[in-house]
Amino acid sequence: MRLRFAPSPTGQLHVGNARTALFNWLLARGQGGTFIVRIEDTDVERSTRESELAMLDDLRWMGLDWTEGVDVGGEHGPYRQSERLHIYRAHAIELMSKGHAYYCFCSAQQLEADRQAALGAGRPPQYVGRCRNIPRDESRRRVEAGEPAAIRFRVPDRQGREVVFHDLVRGEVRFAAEVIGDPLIVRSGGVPAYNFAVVVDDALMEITHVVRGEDHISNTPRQLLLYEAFGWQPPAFAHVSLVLGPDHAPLSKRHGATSVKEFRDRGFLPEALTNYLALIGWSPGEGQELVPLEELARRFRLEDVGHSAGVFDVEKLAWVNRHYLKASPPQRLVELAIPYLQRAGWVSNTSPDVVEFLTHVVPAAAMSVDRVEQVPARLSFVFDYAAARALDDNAIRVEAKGSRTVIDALAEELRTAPPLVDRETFRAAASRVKDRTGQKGKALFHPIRLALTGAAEGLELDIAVPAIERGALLRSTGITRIISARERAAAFAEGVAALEP
RNA sequence: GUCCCCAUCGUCCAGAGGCCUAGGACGCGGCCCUUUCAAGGCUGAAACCCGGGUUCGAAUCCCGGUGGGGACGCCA
Repeated sequence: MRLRFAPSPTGQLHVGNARTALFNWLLARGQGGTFIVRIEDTDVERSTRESELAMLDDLRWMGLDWTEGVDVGGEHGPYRQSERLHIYRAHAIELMSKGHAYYCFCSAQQLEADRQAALGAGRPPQYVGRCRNIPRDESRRRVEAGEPAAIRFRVPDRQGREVVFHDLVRGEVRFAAEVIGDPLIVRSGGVPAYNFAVVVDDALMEITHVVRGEDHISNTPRQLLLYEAFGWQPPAFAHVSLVLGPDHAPLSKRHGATSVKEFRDRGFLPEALTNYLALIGWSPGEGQELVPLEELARRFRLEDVGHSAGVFDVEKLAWVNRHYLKASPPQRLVELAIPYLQRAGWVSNTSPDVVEFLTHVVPAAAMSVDRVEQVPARLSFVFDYAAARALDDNAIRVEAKGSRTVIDALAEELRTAPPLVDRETFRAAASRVKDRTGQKGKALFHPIRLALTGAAEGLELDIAVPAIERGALLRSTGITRIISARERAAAFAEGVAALEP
């Protein structure tokens, strides 16, 4: 079993295409087949090497791998269409000589006019066949005289003929040959057109299963006819439904993130994205949804893929992501969070003591966010505390009954207490504040939270306060100076005292 | 316009003629847990597009309609 993913390097890898790639990979992986990556860069204007590299990078990030393809080579190479031009040329000549193809001299303007006329008359806008019956020697003469010419495939037996194929996900699909206009196979510049290049490549690369988006379903009969003209055995086809946005329109920029890169940058985990993508149009069965990649591969079957388009649901992706975040070891979470903390300006190097410190705080924050990108916001209380701002933001809350006494007692207590570097020390200090003030529960902890973290909400104080204290003790210069609990309490109490009673 | 594909809760999926008073998940509401937010646990509301057949019996099969999507390119 040989499968391929063949993107056009004209931008970022779209999640819809990523899902197609994933399905191909899952099938190859699960069935012991070969997964091949080919680059379809015959659109010279839009294709870039940068995009190609980015797509390959995204595929690898997702955890997909291939042993044959554009950057790893293989015996069916080259795997970049722009490097296979001689192959297409030879095959175009073969079709011409067999009478399956002909030169077309129609100009772009002429074709456009034909199209408009057909549409206006309520006819399908297919090629009218103007050059179909130009005698061979005449067209040769015109080509030799330098007239620009494209090459078209001559659709055989157009009247009454049906092209039928068995789609592995949809079942039998049939098209009347007469709805197929003679497709262009080589452009006037000598560059092959999509429908031609894929057929030549899939055949020569011995692809056995073509799994691609539903948007290609109506290309299939044209391609089948091409296989027939060459005398080649066609591969099996499977057309998977498309991924839509919430409004049922194809997922696009206006819906938000659409590329793998964007989800990656926002702090989604690769295993979460692949797991979620596999859930659109398919189910691992037994009511299970959180299934890792290798297990997905074991269970994946084309016959089980749904027929209807699926709406991309970022909320559900986030839920899957939370699951994998919770399953990630602390060290990985730290590694993932560092770039975001650096961007926030709080971490400038990753010396061992910085990493050690982060290992104590990042995982706790990561347990209650959707994405790694949100970790810094969840940790801002550590790095970005200012008593004045804390007061401004919470002036009303400070006025709750008993708050001032707690805040004063806290400042007083911390003046002499040792740094609250662990949960027990913090609890002991809180307990003494409780004794001093007689406040307990919410009335006790809420003011403490305000004074020490500057916010009314956040991580458990048991974790937050030791994080602050450990950070304050840190001598490393790789991290923003962290203000100690003692300093916070003192400054906050001072600020409160200055308020009108 | 023509052709093709599709149609179960808001969304994703289960359901392959009786097991369906239609099941699970996300999201949403409520409750619980709790020193806060989140997380977590429990719980509730929420769907077989419409109309004809076939059948003792249809979410499941057939036909039509409607709706959505795709294609008809010297884009892929």
